[in-house]
Amino acid sequence: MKAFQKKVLESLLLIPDGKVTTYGEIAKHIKKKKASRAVGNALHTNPDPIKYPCFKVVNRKGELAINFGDKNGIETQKKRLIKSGVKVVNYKVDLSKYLYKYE
DNA sequence: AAAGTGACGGCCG
DNA sequence: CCGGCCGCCACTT
Repeated sequence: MKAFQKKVLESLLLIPDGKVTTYGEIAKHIKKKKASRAVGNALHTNPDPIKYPCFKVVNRKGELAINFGDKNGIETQKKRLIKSGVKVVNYKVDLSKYLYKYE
């Protein structure tokens, strides 16, 4: 696994329950604020989606990762978010309430 | 090495 | 908030 990807995955573990984060926030966290796209790639090639809560990552608009894989994937993702305490409406979350920043 | 691709973001309207 | 346009980064071809 590439070092870059590892940083991204490690960042996922820092996200508390009831919160979500964006690709951009993660990118900033690893000192590469313009690598939001690369972050998406890292999650896409996530070696273990069970261990790493990639479902807590949404884009700037608050949408879930629709291209998670198959259609059932997003449903599962939505459920897990709700179970984590994040309200999901129309496959989107309220970033003003649930966005976690790596302060 | 160069060009293409994509779980994206900021800016403008 | 949504869509269009462009710029970024890592990875693949």
